[in-house]
Amino acid sequence: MNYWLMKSEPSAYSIDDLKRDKVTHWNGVRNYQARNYMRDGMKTGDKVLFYASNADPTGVSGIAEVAREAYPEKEEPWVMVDIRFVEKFPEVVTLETLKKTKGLEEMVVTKKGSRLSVQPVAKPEFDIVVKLGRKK
DNA sequence: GCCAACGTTGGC
DNA sequence: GCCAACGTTGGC
Repeated sequence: MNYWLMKSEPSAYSIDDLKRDKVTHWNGVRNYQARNYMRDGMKTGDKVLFYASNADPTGVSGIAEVAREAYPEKEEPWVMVDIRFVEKFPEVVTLETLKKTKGLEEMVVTKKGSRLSVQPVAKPEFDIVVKLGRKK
């Protein structure tokens, strides 16, 4: 079981959209590193932190899971996966919180200039973020 | 909306 | 293969 973080701008697709749709095609990734993680790393059932970028506030808004492993987009050489809604956090775990939480120092998303829209997350990091997200 | 940090493209 | 120009991402 692997853990991931995937970014989406809420104006384009939010956790509420995913909650409504239950499952969605995660298409439009146009970065090779991100594509490689989807193509080579993601397995059905892997858990995903759903991250709202360019938002107010920006941060992790919930959890999803991989419903279908990578398959080709119409446009070569890109691929997409299917993502299923798992839960929405009562409150967004903000980027600010992630940055100051012990144990998350190595998370890719907290590093300056990190634009990777699909990134791996270590299990301990995943667990810390989920705990923060479920806390009222 | 600004702009710094990245990634990609294309001329040479 | 270098690197300037350009396009995009994403925090603020």
